[in-house]
Amino acid sequence: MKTPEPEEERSLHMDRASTSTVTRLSSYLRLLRELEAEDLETISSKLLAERTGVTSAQVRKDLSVFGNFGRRGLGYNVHRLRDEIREILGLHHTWRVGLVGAGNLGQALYSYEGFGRQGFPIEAVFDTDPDKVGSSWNGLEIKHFEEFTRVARRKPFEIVILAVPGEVAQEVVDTVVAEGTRGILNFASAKLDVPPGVAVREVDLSIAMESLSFALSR
Amino acid sequence: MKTPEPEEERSLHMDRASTSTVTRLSSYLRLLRELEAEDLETISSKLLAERTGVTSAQVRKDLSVFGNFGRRGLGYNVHRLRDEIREILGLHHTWRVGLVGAGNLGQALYSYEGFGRQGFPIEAVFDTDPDKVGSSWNGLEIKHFEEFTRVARRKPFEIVILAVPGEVAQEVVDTVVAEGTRGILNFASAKLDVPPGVAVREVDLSIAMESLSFALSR
DNA sequence: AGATGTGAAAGTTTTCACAGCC
DNA sequence: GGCTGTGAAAACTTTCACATCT
Repeated sequence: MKTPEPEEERSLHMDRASTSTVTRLSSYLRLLRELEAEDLETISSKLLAERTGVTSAQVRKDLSVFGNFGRRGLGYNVHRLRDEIREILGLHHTWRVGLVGAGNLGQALYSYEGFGRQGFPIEAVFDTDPDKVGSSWNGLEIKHFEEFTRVARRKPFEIVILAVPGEVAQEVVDTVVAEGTRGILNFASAKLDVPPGVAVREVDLSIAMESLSFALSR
Repeated sequence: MKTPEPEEERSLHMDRASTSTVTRLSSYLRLLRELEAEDLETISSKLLAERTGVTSAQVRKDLSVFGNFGRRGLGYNVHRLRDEIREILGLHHTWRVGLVGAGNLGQALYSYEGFGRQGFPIEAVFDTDPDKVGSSWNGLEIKHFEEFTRVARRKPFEIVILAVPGEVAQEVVDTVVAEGTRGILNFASAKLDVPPGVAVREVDLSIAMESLSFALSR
């Protein structure tokens, strides 16, 4: 007979976290950072909800998946909750991020400072275009994608940002997954096959525009 | 006594279209374009499903929201289905698109050719930074955002791509909505309030990265 | 009184499974 | 035999409403 360990309990909870819940945690976190900058001590689910555009029950359900962070009658402690969500999202860990694809979009993503500011600095850039390979962005040399394996073997890229044409996306994915990448942010317009345990998030600008077009057509 | 008009019937159907359905329609469309280039005549929901990563029942349900496009025993005609989906998504219409924000991300989005290729060419760029206003990208002069109203009054921007800092996002939205914009592609990390009838699609890169971080932490 | 945490209800989306047409 | 279109079932997500704690 085995007493359930805390870890097991927690994983049980984790399974209840849907993608939507995780997305909302990110937006709660953003708000909490603002509130902390304003030196606010506590916040209610009601206010959290209003400021992020959801219902208060939703906020409470989302948080209750991971623990009991609030105090009845009082609300949530801003600092504590910020910390808990950072922990849940794995933001204490620093992830090693590589960018594959140094075209217009890749360059844009690289020069966009958001990734670094949010704790995901791009540590290496790869491409296959001989005109690009060897040149530098901000002192970071663009490497040939053939070198990915060598570089990753020294220290794997846990996350790869994929900004290559759709036709070569799968090929790149197979290589990076073989070298230990377990998270892919996919800007390519292509369905990716990945083994279990590898997470893919799609950022598809044409789908977003077409969805707007649909809404505007009604 | 009134006979229901075709338009009414169709709107009834349309209401059943969730965001997920519309998103999937976009990915079916992408595949259909490829198949058409390969001169394939018909396709089954089964194959459509396999190649886009969903189930065949899902494909059939999604399409059945808008009509009966298939033939039992045969499948769907590739050309016809492509055309129907284009029509459903409003892609025969050309939308006038403006970009607000000429920072790193804005520049990236502008130089990314995807928008133009997919039928959403950016027709004007606005910013408030005096260092940027007046300079040109590809022969297109960056205008001061104060001019937005004047330019839009001549011909409204139906869609605005928002690539400004979160702090000013709401202010920009209020202005563009007042000038007739009904679709917003939001890259700013901020919750936007818009009146009913205005569609917003979020592209939030930090949320996407945090969601990967969460997945990798398990 | 004020606000959380949570079962139960309601709503939504996906899958099943099969009648009906080719 | 093959494949669509679709009600019904299952799965999932959100909202309600209230017991419980401060």
